[in-house]
Amino acid sequence: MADCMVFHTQIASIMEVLANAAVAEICKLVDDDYAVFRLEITQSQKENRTLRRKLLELKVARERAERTIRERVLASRPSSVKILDRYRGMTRGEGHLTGGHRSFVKPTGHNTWRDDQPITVDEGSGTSTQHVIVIESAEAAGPGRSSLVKQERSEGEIPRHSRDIQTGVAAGAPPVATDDPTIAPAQPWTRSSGSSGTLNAVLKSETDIKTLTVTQRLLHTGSDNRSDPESLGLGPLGCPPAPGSEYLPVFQHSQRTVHSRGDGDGDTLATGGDDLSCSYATEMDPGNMPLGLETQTDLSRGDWNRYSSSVYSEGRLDEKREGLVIDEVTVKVEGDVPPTWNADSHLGDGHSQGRDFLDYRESLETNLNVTTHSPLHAFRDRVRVSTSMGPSDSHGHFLSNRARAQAQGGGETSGSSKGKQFLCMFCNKGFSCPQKLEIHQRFHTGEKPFSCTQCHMHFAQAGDLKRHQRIHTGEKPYSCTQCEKRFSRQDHLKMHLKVHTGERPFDCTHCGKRFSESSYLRIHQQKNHSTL
DNA sequence: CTGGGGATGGGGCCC
DNA sequence: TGGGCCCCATCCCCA
Repeated sequence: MADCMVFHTQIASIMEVLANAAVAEICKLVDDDYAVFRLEITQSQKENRTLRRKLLELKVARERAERTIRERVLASRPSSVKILDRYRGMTRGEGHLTGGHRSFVKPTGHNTWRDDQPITVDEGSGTSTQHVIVIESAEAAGPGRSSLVKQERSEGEIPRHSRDIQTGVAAGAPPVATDDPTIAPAQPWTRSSGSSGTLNAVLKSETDIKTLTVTQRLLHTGSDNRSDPESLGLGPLGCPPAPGSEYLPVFQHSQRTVHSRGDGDGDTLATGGDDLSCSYATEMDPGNMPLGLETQTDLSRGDWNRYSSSVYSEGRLDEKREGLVIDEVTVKVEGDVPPTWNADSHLGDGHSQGRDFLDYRESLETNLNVTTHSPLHAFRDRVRVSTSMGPSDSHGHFLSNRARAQAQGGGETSGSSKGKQFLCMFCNKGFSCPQKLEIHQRFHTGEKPFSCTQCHMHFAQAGDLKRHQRIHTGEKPYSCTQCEKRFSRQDHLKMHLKVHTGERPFDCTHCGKRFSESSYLRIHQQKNHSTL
């Protein structure tokens, strides 16, 4: 018995020793792996920094090359383009620009930029001077005309042309195109609005065009994700990003800045400041959305216009500048697909919608007089024509009276009442909350994030989808008390009740005939009194 | 047979 | 979210 106890004790001690040895071994392995991992991370960060430096060098070299090309082309440049170089008034406290090249449209109504102010922004290794060049054609140079603003930036040096502009140009000054070698000829970079009749010269460098192309491609491929109200990057307020493709990354960067837990040390993994995927993974997580709430006090307090201004002109941008395009991709790809999302069908429909939207955006870029001369009609017609096959498309009745009035500027007066601080950037109609604005703007953008799972229909509003799904379910909750007829919609029941009541409230003013529906009256008048 | 009108059903949009 | 209105398309009836 005693031998047995001793034996057990020895076994226990041996087991303990073995266990300790195993634990020590495991700990050693973990420590080793951790050290290796840390080493790899450090190396990766170093490589990352090296690549960024190379990228910056390439950018600078590219700008220099562009500048050289412009100077050469400018020598033979026609003098019909009026150039106004305006410096964007932005102090350091207002923010920093992000990205190597970014072009965007600044609505004329948001022109709060100041002239004669060079912008020097500290960006870590060096300084960069940003300047804004407003190119207007001579025909479109009048007040209130739209103009496309190109923002240029060169890093690591103050460009020569910047100094030139600084000394020679003020707002509204006469054309100085011939003096400025940096201004490219209007021809290669000009897009004019074909439909609006307003000739707006648009200056875009090749880099800008590439940026725009990438962004447009992202809108094409990612517009569906973008249209998802949850993954739109709407933020906790549901406030939509500016539908302008070029502005999206700006807004997102702004958000990302806030979500960064660190102080902006982009190379530190722990801060997440420069770790785009980490940052966006957090950002796109609905559970973490309240983080954004803290950060969007501007939006919660102000209206869309103010927000837009902050994006367009105040430059509330991220300091981090590398990997902008990657950033966009990250956002759009990682967005959660909504439950009702029908990816394949959206790839078709949403794509065309995105195209229409882009067309519209392009039109908007070159004709910003949307308030008084909205291209909405054309846009809406394109959308409807693309989806509707009815012969009545030729009638031009796509817009309801209300919508038509809003599209033609009525929305400004009817909608932007007191308390409606969120203004539609397309028709200037005001809304009391960003969610309503978001829904409304789908009318302009053609976004239809709500998809029917049983057919390929898409809807801009959840209620429309729900109403539509009664077609599939056969649900008819509204029954006529007179004839037991059942309807899926209450308004149809209401219409049906006129059969029993004989109510015909719509009279033809020409022949006195009465109709139960306004549309009957309208059709009647079209058929019988069309010459009147 | 044809065209006008009624009835119904569906989508768009706003409140 | 639901109600309500508008518009349109389609089918049917009837003169």
